[in-house]
Amino acid sequence: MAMAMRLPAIARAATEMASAPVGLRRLFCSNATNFSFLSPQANSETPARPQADPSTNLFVSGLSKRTTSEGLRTAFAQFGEVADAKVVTDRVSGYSCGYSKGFGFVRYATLEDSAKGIAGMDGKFLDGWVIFAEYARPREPYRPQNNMPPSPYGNRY
DNA sequence: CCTGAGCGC
Repeated sequence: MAMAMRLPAIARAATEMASAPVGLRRLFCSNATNFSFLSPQANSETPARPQADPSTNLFVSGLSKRTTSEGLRTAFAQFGEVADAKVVTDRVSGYSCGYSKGFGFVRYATLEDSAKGIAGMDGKFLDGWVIFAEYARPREPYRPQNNMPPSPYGNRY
């Protein structure tokens, strides 16, 4: 009869997990081999958190949901000339009119100002939340839709 | 949508 399918729940779970996608298995298994705390000699430049190269553009996270682009600009303008500041908003209730996603971008006029902006604002409070300021990675390339005009609103970098 | 790590249209 069907006696072979009488497996313990543990065995069935292990069988299913072995055939799961690797992205899902990483949540349960510990296949990682680069445990820096187990290999003290691997101190040489092993960035688990790759920092972006210095730029005039800053990525600011940890923002309050009530912080606006204007509030972001005002806070960072204490440490340099802010060329542009934008809080990323979700598209619930309209384009760029939704609620904040909790992070944003601040572009300074110069590299010196952006460095002072990080030093002055990283780890500080803004609207009751500890925010984190770091150099932003290059923005994902702008891909115009197939039949859309290339730049109706002007692309900023 | 008021959630809490992250990289924008």
